[in-house]
Amino acid sequence: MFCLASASTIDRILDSAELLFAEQGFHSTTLRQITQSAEVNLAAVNYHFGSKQALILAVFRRRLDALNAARLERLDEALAPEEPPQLEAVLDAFVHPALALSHGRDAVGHRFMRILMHAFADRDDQLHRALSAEYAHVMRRFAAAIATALPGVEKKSLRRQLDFIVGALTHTMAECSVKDARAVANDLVQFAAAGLRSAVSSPAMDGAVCTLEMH
Amino acid sequence: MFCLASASTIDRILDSAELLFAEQGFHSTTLRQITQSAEVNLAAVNYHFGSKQALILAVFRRRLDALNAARLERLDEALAPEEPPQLEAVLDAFVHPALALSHGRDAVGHRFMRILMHAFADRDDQLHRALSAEYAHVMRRFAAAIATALPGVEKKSLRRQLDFIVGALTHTMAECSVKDARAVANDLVQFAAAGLRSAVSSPAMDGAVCTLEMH
DNA sequence: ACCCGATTGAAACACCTGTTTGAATCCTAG
DNA sequence: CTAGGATTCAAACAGGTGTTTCAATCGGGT
Repeated sequence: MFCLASASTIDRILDSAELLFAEQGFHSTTLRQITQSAEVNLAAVNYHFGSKQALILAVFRRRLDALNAARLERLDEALAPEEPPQLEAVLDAFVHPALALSHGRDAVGHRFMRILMHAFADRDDQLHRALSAEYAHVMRRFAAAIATALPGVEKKSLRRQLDFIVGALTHTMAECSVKDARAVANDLVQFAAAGLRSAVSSPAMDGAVCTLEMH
Repeated sequence: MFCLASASTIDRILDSAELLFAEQGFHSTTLRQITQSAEVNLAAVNYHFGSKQALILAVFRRRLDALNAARLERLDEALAPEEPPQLEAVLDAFVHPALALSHGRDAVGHRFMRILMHAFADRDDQLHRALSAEYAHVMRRFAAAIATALPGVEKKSLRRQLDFIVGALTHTMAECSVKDARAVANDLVQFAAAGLRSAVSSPAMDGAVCTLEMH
């Protein structure tokens, strides 16, 4: 049967791996660093997870599932009271759950944003599949919510602007100090809301938004 | 004296390294992959650059210098005619030179954005020093230019929003297909301009921009 | 023509990587 | 209490890493 006493070993490995992956990336982090930091035997990783790649996916999924579940939950809250929802409330539902991962005194949210950044940068196919499999559904729901909050926005343009928000979120949350994280999230919501509104207020300008073109 | 015939070897190494670094990151790319792709001997890297780390910095600086020089040049053009400058023109000067790196048919700009992404994600101290040493000056100049184009914006808030723009730029330009790059840049300029303007239009709201707070 | 520094080449270096093995230990179900 | 599967442990494995070495080759200056 499953012995829950061993969960201690598994969790120690996951925690240590998460910390080291966030700081050094996946490839630069060795199993010996992880097992030493977790105070478990080197073979424990391959015994409990099968391979280093499987450990990476496990570390990744543990937080991403929780993050996206929290996002959808807050999105439902934002969508419930009014129709159409307020744009800032929708963006809040996307941005702020990244902070909520940090329960207690440790900055799990901050760490996971660093890991997300590594995942985006790496060209690891398995990781990208896991990422988009989990993200695609969430992105679609948020795109739909924004589309109702902001009628008239183009689909392709909206998708692109969501990428702007994801990029800005991961970049700044991974870099900023932990105590600034909430202020960063608040600023980003305002920034993104204004950016999104600007696309719908000036219709029929697609592809020629700037007066300056390159030589 | 310097024999220019050897520049062929050095450039072949730099080109191959740049391509592989962009695709796989720094640590995952081996010297044997690089030298095999460049069709030079394995020892050539350590002979011409001293170490793999020095090669990484060389690949990095070659483009970053050109990128930031092009940015400052375009910024001067935007600042010359009018005082205060138009906000979109300033943002254009920051965003569009990333595309201009791609001369000819190959997408150097796109590749370098991927490398930038890896550099941001990695916690390589030397790389970060090189990055901020080169970027700090440029960022200061753009922050000043935006401040004159948008009087009343707070310094701390502006710095944060510049990080949003950098994050959105690297994330989307590294991910998007090459032919979409220009459209992405145009959209980003509009998006960022609106975001920046929103911070100054509603003063005295710092730290409480969202009505929704976490639990 | 020769010589000598600059460059290339093939091989080896010492070290580190993820993974596997098989015995020792733990822990619980019967 | 004991049998047996789950878990830990130390050690080794095969392969890959960046780097070094030293002989071979190149190429221009006196």
